[in-house]
Amino acid sequence: MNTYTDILRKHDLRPTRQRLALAETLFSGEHRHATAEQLRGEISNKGISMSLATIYNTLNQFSRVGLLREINLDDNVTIFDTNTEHHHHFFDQKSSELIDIPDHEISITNLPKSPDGREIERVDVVIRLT
Amino acid sequence: MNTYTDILRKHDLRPTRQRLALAETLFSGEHRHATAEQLRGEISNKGISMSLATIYNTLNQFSRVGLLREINLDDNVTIFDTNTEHHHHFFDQKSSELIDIPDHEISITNLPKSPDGREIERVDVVIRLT
DNA sequence: AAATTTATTTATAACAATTCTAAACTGCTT
DNA sequence: AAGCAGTTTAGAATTGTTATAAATAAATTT
Repeated sequence: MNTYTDILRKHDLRPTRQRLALAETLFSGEHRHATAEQLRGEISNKGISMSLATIYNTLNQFSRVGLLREINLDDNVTIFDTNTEHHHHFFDQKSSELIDIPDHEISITNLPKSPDGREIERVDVVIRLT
Repeated sequence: MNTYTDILRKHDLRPTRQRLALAETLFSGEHRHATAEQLRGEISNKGISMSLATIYNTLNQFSRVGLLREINLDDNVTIFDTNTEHHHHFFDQKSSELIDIPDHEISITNLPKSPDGREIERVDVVIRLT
């Protein structure tokens, strides 16, 4: 039943009211993209009090343990993505909307050799829409 | 001779000392990537005085007229790229170094259809190095 | 279940990158 | 040279995010 508690415990994070609220907000539906400010609004609407500092702390912790992935695009605002699998994005530059593209829907051929034989961690594709 | 003056005039920008200094700093060598702060340092080293506000103003103007392209990556810092042709990047996450990859060195197959038939402006690939 | 330890949260300050503002200045046109 | 529009400037303001240090809550020990 208490799934989020388990998930948090698994990552050595105490299941506090705040962390549970954020986990519930982020993970109870479909995959989603959100900024710290957006999440603050949603959580506050639920009647739960959670300071912005804690939201940032928690988002960073979630990212660190692999529950979230951070994305930075034009706005110099960090977007947190609940989809941590390797995938790509459409980015609507008008609305700033992000849409996931599963990894297998794009194939890149002719990947150039990385300089100095440095190791490739991953390849990110952003398709910009007008 | 006075090439930068001409380029600026062509874009309805008066060739002021400051704009010429920045143009010269950015465009006299190979293509390059730089932040506002980096450019401030370089220009100040040349003995030219130019306020940070003007550097930002000018970089934004240059971007607007297509002399520069803006890039945002992990650091929430804007990087200005003198290469405005369509191309991609290696990004060394340790050093924050950016390396250009010419467009033709990467081919993407199976580009997914864009949602609602929205128009694709461009496709950006970032290869992240560890 | 109280006491103690340790982790977490909070408000607030600090910080960094960038933009805004209104006054001073410069370059162009006459 | 004078006047005007465009540009630069210092400094304040804004925005997103992180640091601090005290207060609180959760886990552990008794």
